[in-house]
Amino acid sequence: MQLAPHDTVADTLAPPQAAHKTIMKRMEREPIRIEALKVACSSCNLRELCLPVGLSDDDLDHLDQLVGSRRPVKRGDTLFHAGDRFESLYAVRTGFFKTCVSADDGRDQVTGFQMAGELLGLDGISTDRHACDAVALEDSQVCQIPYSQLEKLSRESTPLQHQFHKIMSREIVRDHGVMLLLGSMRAEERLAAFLLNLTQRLQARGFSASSLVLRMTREEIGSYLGLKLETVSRTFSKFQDDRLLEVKQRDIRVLDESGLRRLVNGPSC
Amino acid sequence: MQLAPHDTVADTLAPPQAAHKTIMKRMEREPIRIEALKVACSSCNLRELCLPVGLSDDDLDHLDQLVGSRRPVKRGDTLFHAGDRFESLYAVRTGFFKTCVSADDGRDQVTGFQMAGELLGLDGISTDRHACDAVALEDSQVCQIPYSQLEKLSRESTPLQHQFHKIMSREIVRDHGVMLLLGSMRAEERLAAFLLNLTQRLQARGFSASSLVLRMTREEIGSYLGLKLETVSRTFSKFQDDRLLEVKQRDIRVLDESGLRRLVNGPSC
DNA sequence: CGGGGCTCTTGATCTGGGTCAAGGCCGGCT
DNA sequence: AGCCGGCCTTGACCCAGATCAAGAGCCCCG
Repeated sequence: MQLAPHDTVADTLAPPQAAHKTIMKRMEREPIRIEALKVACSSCNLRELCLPVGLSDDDLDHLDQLVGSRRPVKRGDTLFHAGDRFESLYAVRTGFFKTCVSADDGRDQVTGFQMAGELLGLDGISTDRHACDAVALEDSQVCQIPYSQLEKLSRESTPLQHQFHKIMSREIVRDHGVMLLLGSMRAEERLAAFLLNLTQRLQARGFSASSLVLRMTREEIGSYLGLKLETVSRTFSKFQDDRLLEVKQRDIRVLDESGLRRLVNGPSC
Repeated sequence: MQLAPHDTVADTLAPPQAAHKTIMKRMEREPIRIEALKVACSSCNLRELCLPVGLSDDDLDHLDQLVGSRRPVKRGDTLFHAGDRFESLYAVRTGFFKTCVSADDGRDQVTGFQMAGELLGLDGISTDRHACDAVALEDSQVCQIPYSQLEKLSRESTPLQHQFHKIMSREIVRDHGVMLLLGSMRAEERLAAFLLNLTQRLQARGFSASSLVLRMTREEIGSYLGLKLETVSRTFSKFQDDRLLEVKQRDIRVLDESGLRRLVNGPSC
C-alpha cells in the first residue's frame, strides 16, 4: 500500500520550475507589490494538482473570482494556529508546510507535510476553528479560499463540488495510510514509505524522482513517523550503508528506489 | 486533547434504548419483513447524531426520500470491501462496525470503530472505490445513502451541505487525533484514551458512561492502538490492579474515570 | 451436556527503538 | 572572518512492549 497516493494527479502537468523562477524574478524587481500579484487559477500551472481539477472554463472563471488574495508566508511563520477561527482554506502555491496537532501536555505530532497544490485547513470545517497549526518550512505563498464562498460556488458547480469532496476524502484515505504506517510498520519501513511518498509527490510536480532536498528537520520527520530524531538519523545512515540512498544532511539522492519499495512491501522476511 | 471529540452532539438526545427495544420486539414478531421496515430520518432517534443535524423539516423530508433502504448486516459480515465500487455511504442505525485497511503484505490496521449515527464509506469518494473493509462486529443495521443523490440534495440544501462537510472534516480531525495517539503515546495512555473515547460516544447515545461491553476482540483493539493483543490484555489487567477498571472479559466497568483522564493528559511525570 | 475452537490471561525472555551523552557540521550574524 | 546556536551523527546503555509459550474461560453446536 502506498502511504499517500495522490494518484489522481494528471501526468501531463507542465514542470512548474520555470514559472516559479519567473515569479521569483518579478519578486526581486517589485518586492513591495507581491500581494497585489494576481494569478488566476485558470492560468496557474498547478491547476491539475489543485482544486480546479476537472472544471470547465466557465467554472474556472468563477473560481478565479473566489480565490482572490495570495499571501506570502515566511519560513517559520504560522499560517494559522489551532483554535483560530476558521474562515478560509489555503492552497499552497509555492513552498512547503507542516501541520501539527498538540496534546494537552505539550507533546505534539506532525500530521502532514504539504507542498504546491495541496490544501490546508480542512480540519477547521468541523468546529469552525482550526484544529492544528500550519507552519511554513520555507518561504511560501498560499492562495486564500474563503470557505463560505467555496460552499456557495460548489452548490452551483457540480464538478467543483465533486472535486472538493474528493480532496477531503483523499485526506481521509491518506490519514488511514499513516495510521497503518504508525500502527504496524517498523522504523525502516516507515522511513522508506515516507521517502517514496515524497519523491512521488515531487515527481508529480515535475521534479526529479531521485534527488530531493528535505525541507524539514529530523525531529519533524520523526514526529510524523512516530520515531525519535536519533532513530531517523540512524536509519538514514543505515540506508546509506545499504546503498539505498546517498545522504548529505538534507540532500538526499535515491540510489535504489525498488530497494526502498521492497522494504515497504515485504518486510525482512 | 480528546481522541475523537464528536462533541457537537446534542445533549438533549432522547435515550435510544427504548426505541431499540421496540425495534427488537418488532423484529421478533416479524422476522421476515425486517427490510421493509421503513424508518425515516425525520422520525429517527439518531437524527441529532447523524447526517440530519440542523436540517429544517423541509430538508428532512427530502433526506427521507434519499435514504431509502435499510439493510441488515450480520455479525462478521462485510458491508463493503476495499476495492469495491463506491456508490453509497452508510449510516449505522444499530450495531457496531470496524473499518480496516490492509498493506500489500497482508498486515492490516483497524482504522476505526463505528456505532449508531456514524457514517461509513467516506474514504470511497476519493477514487470511486472503497479504500477499506467495513465489518459488522455485531448484528447491525445500516441506512444506505446513495452518494450521487446526496451530492444532488446537498447542492439544494445549504444546511445539508454544511453538515456533510462537517462530518468529513470531523473524520479528518479524528484521524489526526489517532495519529497523535499512535505517534506519541505509551500503551497505557493509548488504552485509556480509547476507553474514554468509547464511553463518551456511548454516553452521547444515552448509555451508561461507566459500564460497557466491548464488541471487539483484544486483537482488534490492539490493531487500532498499534499494540499486540497481549499488551492490551496486560494493560487491562494493570488498570484493574490499579482500581481504574473492573474487567471481566468484554464487560468493562469504569471505576475511576478521572484517573483514566489523568493518564491520558499528564503521563507518569 | 460435553467437546472443540476461539478468546483471553499470564509468565519468561528478547529486542527495536528510546534515552542520555558527546562531538561534528553548517549557516547566519556581528 | 570567526563565533554562536541549531541541527545532525554516533556510541553506550536501557526498557517498554514484542514474542513465544502454556493454560484457562467461554460459547456455540451437535
